[in-house]
Amino acid sequence: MNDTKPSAPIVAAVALFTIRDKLEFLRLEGEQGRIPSLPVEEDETLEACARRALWEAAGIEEVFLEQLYTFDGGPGGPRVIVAYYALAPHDRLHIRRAGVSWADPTPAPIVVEEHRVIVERACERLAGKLEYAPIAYQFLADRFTLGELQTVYEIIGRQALDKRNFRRRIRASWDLVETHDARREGPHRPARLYRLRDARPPLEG
Amino acid sequence: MNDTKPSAPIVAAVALFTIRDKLEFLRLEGEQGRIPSLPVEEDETLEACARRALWEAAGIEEVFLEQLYTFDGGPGGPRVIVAYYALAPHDRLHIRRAGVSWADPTPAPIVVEEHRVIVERACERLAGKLEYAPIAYQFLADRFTLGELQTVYEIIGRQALDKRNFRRRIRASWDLVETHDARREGPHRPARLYRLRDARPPLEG
DNA sequence: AGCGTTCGTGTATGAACGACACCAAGCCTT
DNA sequence: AAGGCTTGGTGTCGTTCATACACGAACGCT
Repeated sequence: MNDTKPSAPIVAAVALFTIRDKLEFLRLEGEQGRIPSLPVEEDETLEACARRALWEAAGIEEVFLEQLYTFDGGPGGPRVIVAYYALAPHDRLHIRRAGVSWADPTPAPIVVEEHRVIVERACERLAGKLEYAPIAYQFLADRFTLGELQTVYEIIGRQALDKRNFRRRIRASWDLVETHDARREGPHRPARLYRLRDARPPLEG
Repeated sequence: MNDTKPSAPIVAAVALFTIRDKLEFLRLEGEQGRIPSLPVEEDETLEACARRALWEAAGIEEVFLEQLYTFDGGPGGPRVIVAYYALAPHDRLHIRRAGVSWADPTPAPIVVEEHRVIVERACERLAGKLEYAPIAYQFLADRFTLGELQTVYEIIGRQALDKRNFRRRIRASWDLVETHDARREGPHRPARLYRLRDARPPLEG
């Protein structure tokens, strides 16, 4: 499940992020803390291995996954670590294993050093790609309100945004379609639901 | 020199670019065409291996090097290919081996399929990072004229630029220092030489 | 009926961007 | 020496984009 045995030449590691209220990542409990990682099998792709790591560690499937960077393994570790990051809405994640939990990635994620750099780098990447890749939408359901979307932007970008400016900007740079129903939840006016049309696949890398 | 023997588990491959007049990359001649690549040795880092590949293929040292992406090797190939791209001014490259030459990366670089995607992806990455990372300066000497700089931007960005707007923009987004001498070359007014001050290292990845 | 909460909308000001033309400095030719 | 050719170097104006900012609407709760 978390086999970084010295002899494994290539391992894939995945930092899985979700938003519950803050940004959180999936952490394997233990005295040091790790993120899911597995040696790459003989006949599987790197991405398949990364997905398998998530599956075996937490029983999680169907997430957005993108390669992050490839690190030297260091002495006593694997030869190389191919790091991925994964994103998913929190309510679509059903953790089916024991020994995993959500943790705060900032300021210093509580995992072993070689995994810490992965988590930190993934956070930077998220913030960097937020404006030009459909990062934020990966944290939301298929249909979402503009309020939810703004919250995601604020959490990843680490700054509060003006509501009216946000909406103008977002409508200018993404192709959002306004559905005909709304979501009512709470003692206030219901919010219109939107969908992202042209989910141009983020050119990975 | 170009050992992608089936048994090698991890190889590093490097697409080296330079600008002579157009953008060009270093190609190993042969019936199919390849870029420099080598199996990673037991006790060397990925980056060291990438540099060694350039050295052994062409006797080239001291280039800007950045990781690009890690690919599955495919059947009959290595297990994974860790791809890098390298940049250098053309006049600082002294090719000391036979069987290598410069080739045009567009529209379809003449190399084997698995290396073609590396070259293409590197070109996209260059254009993408041009505005916010000191990519262009890697093609120039320590001191350069604004005309040279503009030419580099035009070649990588694949579009002509207005001279005055370019200068305004560049001076606003980079910290250029104006040296006191100029370069005269040709039947026209000499050009002032500049230097890039704050070469903030591009946060790799 | 009134309160509390989030939803939803437009305007006015300053900043950045794009289009655009001319003189300067050097070399070469006649 | 004069004129022509080539690249270097500079400023303005109009448009677009970003920022700051306030109030009524719709709903649930009491």
